[in-house]
Amino acid sequence: MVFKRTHQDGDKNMKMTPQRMAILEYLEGNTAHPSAADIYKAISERFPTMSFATVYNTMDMLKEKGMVLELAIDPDKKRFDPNPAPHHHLICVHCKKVVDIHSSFSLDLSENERNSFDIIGNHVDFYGICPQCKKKNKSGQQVK
Amino acid sequence: MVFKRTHQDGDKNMKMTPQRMAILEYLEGNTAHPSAADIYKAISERFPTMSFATVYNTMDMLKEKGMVLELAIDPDKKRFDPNPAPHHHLICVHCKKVVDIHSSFSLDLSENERNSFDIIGNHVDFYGICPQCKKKNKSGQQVK
DNA sequence: CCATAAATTAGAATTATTACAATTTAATAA
DNA sequence: TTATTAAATTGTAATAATTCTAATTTATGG
Ligand SMILES: [Mn+2]
Ligand SMILES: [Mn+2]
Ligand SMILES: [Zn+2]
Ligand SMILES: [Zn+2]
Repeated sequence: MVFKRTHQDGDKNMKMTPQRMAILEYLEGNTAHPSAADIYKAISERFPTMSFATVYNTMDMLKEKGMVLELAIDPDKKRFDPNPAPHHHLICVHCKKVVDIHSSFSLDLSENERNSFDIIGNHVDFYGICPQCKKKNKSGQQVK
Repeated sequence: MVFKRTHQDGDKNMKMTPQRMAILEYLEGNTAHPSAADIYKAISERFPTMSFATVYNTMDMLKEKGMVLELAIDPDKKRFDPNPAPHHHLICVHCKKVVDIHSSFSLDLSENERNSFDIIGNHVDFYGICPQCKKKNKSGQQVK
């Protein structure tokens, strides 16, 4: 998804501030699935006055607009996905790197397995060890 | 999995305390995927002296022994699965209820999609709305 | 420019979790 | 049984992520 930096119809009552522009720019095309702290760090470098609250406020707004997803991949902190289109993830169990998987799988539940839920969607997490962590492990390093 | 309440070879240096017995008993056959707070509340009713730290300590130990899994399903808090056998989950997006799905799916990644990771496993989350929340929504209630 | 609603900010508050150090206790063996 | 002792429990402090708040600043429209 390409973020717009100018006002559109749907964006009434949404001010375009330098902080937001910086966040949008940082997120655009970003496939690293950053945490709030990642975003804050990256942007406060060039924008030292920015507050953490602004990151959370902005991400909330983007969530509500459906422009980013909040991921529950890391039990310790929320991470964001600037790509709200349906896709799956490959996650390194050591360093928590998250890589997008764009294949689609046919995942159907039987009547019985649906447990009377209305099914909305699904998501596959693949777990593994990334090439970097493989190297580190070989050389005897400990990642967490 | 059935938890043992007596010492076995692998359980050397593991004391069987009343608190642990209460936690094991609470977890046995529990399919509700409780949080630490859920466990604490349930057990401190009958065991008012118990500390939150004991819940966390015990769950850490059970994780290390592979008897429970820590789930990253709820971004706000960790939840535990007393069933460490591979299975999938159906999650209500309103109330965060988690139901086990025991079917298996063939989920293979192409060489290219593997991104040079060593793949260890996978997990499918199905999202939906549970029957209780469907009812509540109809009657105009708001669930968060 | 002016008015003003919305956004930013610093910092306080809250929540979940982890760390710590003193006390208690389960398990072992005399 | 009793003594020993390593491990577990406990209350509390510390930390980390996130949310809340109230004062200040600012983007936007007229
Ligand atoms: Mn993604
Ligand atoms: Mn389960
Ligand atoms: Zn890695
Ligand atoms: Zn529900």
